[in-house]
Amino acid sequence: MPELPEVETVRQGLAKWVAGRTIATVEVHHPRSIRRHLPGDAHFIAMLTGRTVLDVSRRGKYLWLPLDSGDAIVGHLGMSGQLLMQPADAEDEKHLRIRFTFTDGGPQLRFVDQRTFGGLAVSEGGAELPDEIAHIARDPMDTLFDDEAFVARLRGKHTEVKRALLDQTLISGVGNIYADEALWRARLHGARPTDALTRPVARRLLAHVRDVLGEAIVAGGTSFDELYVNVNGESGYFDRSLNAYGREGEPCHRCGTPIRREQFMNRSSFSCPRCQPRPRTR
DNA sequence: AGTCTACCCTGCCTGC
DNA sequence: TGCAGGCAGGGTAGAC
Repeated sequence: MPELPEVETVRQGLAKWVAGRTIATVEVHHPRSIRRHLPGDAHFIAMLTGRTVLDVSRRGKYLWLPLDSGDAIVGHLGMSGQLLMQPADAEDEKHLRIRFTFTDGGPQLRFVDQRTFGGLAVSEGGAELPDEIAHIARDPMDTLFDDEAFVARLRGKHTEVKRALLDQTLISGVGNIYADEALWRARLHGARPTDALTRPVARRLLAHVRDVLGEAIVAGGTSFDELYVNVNGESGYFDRSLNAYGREGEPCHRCGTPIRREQFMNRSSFSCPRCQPRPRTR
């Protein structure tokens, strides 16, 4: 469940359901789901068994669960990962990869991931901020995000603006959907060169990024299908508020021009040909 | 150093 | 009906 609003929705659900609970057992059903945990599954299990989860934190699209040991479980959902709370007697999901049970015998935490791009790992001493995600920039919902530093770094780059929005070391949490939505709101084509953006335009773009992420969090995220759900298996409803993403051929909500679809970085980009004209060739 | 392409996976949809 | 190809919201290693 990819972008920041979906991950934040999961974080809130997890915090409510697992904070304060003690892990009884850990099962790893697929090695690829802990491939970032280099010491392997036996070590993964030993580090977690008997530990108490203190909280659930997030930076960008990454989650981590600080433990009473000072370590943390670091998680990324990749393209298709889910963290679900399930009663013990619920049938195993087809793509169940990792299961946690708790000493209170209550609902289990299950990591389910069809494509296995996501995964979990134990970060030693990572309760505050795991080393594994130290390279990830703060996200724009973080109170310590530095707007002017972002604007300066963005304008200092020699790349296209959509590419920059997707660069998690510059600004984290933005993925393909919310990048397209923010660019639509800012009336910028994703291929606009970052070094040609004025400061006011860059600031406005950041404000739109923050707005669209905030609105999507309130809506519980964006779901097109059952692959993207909260910890209770429920879908968010921000898809009803999308202006660009997935709307090829449908009228722009601002000017009525049919939304266009273009290939970019091996994925689709949606924009309004009139509101977001392509820049002249660089 | 900074930027960008190729690749990692499974499942579903489309067109032949 | 079967099959090939394209597509999907992610990150990263390594090539330039």
